[in-house]
Amino acid sequence: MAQRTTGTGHRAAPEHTHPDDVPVLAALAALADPVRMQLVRELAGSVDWSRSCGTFDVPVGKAALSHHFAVLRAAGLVEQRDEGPKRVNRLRREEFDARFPGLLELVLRDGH
Amino acid sequence: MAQRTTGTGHRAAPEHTHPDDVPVLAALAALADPVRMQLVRELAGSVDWSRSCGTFDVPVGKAALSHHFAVLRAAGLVEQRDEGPKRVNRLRREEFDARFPGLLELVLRDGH
DNA sequence: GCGAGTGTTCGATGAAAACCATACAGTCGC
DNA sequence: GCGACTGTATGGTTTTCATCGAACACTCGC
Repeated sequence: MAQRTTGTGHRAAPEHTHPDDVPVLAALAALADPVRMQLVRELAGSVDWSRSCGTFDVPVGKAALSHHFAVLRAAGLVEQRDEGPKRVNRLRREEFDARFPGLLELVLRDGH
Repeated sequence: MAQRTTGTGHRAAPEHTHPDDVPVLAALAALADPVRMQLVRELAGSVDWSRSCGTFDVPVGKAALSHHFAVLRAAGLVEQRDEGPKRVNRLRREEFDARFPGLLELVLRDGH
């Protein structure tokens, strides 16, 4: 019946929004938060699908963290996939950059 | 003594922040608001120093409007100058663009 | 199936921010 | 100076949002 390749669970697949369907205001609002910006930055420095949600060094509990990832998904910034019990992440660099040229680079290039 | 050219009042001059001294997070937060984004857009379509604060078509009272302009000033997005009883505005296009390349254009180019 | 590990959902709390109405401070024309 | 006009400051209300604790759902190894 169903193939069982790499982590095909019947868990509720996370809802994604393509960057093309994201209003500018939503994109800015998603990035205008210290925790989420930190997540994006760490994610940018990691290989795609290499980081599960729990592996990020942010000063918030699981609940808040989960919420932040939901916001990032809705803003078209992050894609998630279930891999066994964990949910691994990927920064949608190219897609997001095509929709909002320069925005991501601006957040990443900048320490100050 | 003091020259009295074009609107030299002894009113408290508005405090400005140069875009170079603005953190990315603050810039994004300033733009991530519907009213402020509207102000920036209208301002972008007007000649420098041609618009006083009251001439913007936003659905908020004077008090809130004044506050929004203060935020825009602090984010290095707007420069203000007193001209008689009114306070006229100018979008700091080049300076802001030098600090955050592409960001302003992104907000302006985009209707959706 | 049980238990550990991972993430989501729910309800409630607290802080931040937007907003308004009012009162105040300047500027200008008379 | 008086009065109209423009914007700011103050105080208080409402809304929004980040956060937590606890309960729940799912996966996996044993």
